[in-house]
Amino acid sequence: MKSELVERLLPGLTHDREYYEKLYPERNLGEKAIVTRYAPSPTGFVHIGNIFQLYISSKMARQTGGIVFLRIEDTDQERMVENGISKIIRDVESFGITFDEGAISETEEKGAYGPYIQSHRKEIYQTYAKDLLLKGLAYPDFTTKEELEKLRKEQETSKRRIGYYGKWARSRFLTEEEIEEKLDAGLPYIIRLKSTGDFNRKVVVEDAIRGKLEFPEDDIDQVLIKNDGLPTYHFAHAIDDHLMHTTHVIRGDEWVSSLPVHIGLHKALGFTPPIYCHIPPLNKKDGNSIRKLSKRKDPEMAVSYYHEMGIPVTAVMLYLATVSNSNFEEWYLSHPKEDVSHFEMSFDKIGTSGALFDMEKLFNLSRNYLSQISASEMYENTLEWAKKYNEKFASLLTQNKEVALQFLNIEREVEKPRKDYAMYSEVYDGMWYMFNEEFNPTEYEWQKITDKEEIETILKTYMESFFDENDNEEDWFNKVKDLCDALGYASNMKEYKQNPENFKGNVADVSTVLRVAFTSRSRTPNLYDIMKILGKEELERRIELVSKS
RNA sequence: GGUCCGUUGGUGAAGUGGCUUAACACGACGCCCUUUCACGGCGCUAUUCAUGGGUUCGAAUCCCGUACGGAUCACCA
Repeated sequence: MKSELVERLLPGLTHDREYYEKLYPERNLGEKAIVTRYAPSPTGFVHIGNIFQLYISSKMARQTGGIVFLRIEDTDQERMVENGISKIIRDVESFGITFDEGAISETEEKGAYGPYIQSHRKEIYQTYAKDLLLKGLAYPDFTTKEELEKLRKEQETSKRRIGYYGKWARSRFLTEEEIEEKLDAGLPYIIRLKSTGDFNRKVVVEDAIRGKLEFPEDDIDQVLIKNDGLPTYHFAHAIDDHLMHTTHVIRGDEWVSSLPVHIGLHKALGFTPPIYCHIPPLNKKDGNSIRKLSKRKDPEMAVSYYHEMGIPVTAVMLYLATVSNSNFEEWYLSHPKEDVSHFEMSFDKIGTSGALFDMEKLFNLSRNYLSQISASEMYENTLEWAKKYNEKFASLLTQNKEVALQFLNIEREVEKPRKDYAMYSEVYDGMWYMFNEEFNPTEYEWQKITDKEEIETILKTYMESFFDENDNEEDWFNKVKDLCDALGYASNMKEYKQNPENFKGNVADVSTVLRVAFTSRSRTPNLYDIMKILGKEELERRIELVSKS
């Protein structure tokens, strides 16, 4: 097409494509360095699937001495959300993921391959479109949406393949004179690729995760530049990832079917395509069927869900790691002390069929993780969570810091620590009875011994004759046994099992009475430690509360 | 409808022609240990890899068909 016409189609461009090719030279990185990106639309919504993808991306980049950058794909101006970019960055950072380059706020960015916001790259896309126009590899199309719809119906009724291709792509055959006439008439237009693809030929793509993929070539004249002058996703992707020297495009597998389009575009532009890595979706069981996790139906899809529940970020990342690389868990179990970042991830260990998002497994990982951190870390994290989501608990924690720390430390710094909590939101329920001002139970979880008089006898006898604040754990328990002997309960479990009829009950039953009296709960961490923290005065007060109940 | 992908237990999965009457982890269940719970220990949870056929001395692993599930077919990304 002659340049005057092209100039009318895409006016005001000051550079040619060589200018941009030189502006963004090859990156000076190691041979194996992976350069990849996170490229969301600024709808402001990051979900757990995005975090999953990003985890893989940043892991692979960091592991190879490469780069991950954030590119904002805002070519659809209608879907924009206010402060969308900041929201994305905030959510991503809340999972500990950072970028080497790209947008850092609504208006700022860092890195030498920008702009990283697609709407700021309009001229670049148009320059490449112009080049294609000049070479006769693209053309303007004045077809209206209504006409397109009509075409689709026609193809449907005649059972043809649907799409703007071959002889159906009527605007392909417009002469330059006709184009000028339409331009004179002020008709709106878009720019389309003049595809050289042939549906009967095959394109073969080697996906780093899925292996060899084969498709018919794409012969559809894809839209390059939309009516508003901005590029379509496909066109922008080809140019951006070429200019930004992306080596690996890591994205959700809903994109695999556009692979022929992207390959075709790269070919038309004379680019070498990047390596594509399509990751499987995170699924959920819904009744009997399995479907992709949905942000409308599934609360666990939202990033905020994890923060509100107080599921530690580390646990979520651990879970995503186990889902992404099937050999991660084995590695993790055999390297308990090692930094998780030392694990070497590989694309070929990423599964191809979508995994069910397993909350139970996540909780298990989380319980393990929380059992391994120190009491003070646990305290700080819980407090931080409570400040945001449970203010009353936060002030209790602050006012009773020592008690909370001691309580959280029970059976913690030992070889096999307790696994009481999977999330910070569970901590209140596990420790409220340690706060004297909170302890005024309306319900006691009595177990075998429920008779009020018997309970009071046990408690009074214990406090009067056996309790000594200064006892160590062994003496303490021996005295509980003495109490049993004194009241007709078996202090020795074996004897009890042999002749249960000789006793009113056993030492476990008696211990449970003490436990429930002091905490109202039948399940707590080690009773001796709890009593030690509570102190004699408070224990006596609690016995009185039992009498009053 | 076209195109493409996938299918190993309740779940995540290992497995790429013989070492697999299918590893490991989570969950469920049972037993043991035990002052409760937890932890821990032991056991159980797929005679079989969606299904039918074929290749082979031999198949979860290779080939073909079928079923089921998923993705995609926009001037959205």
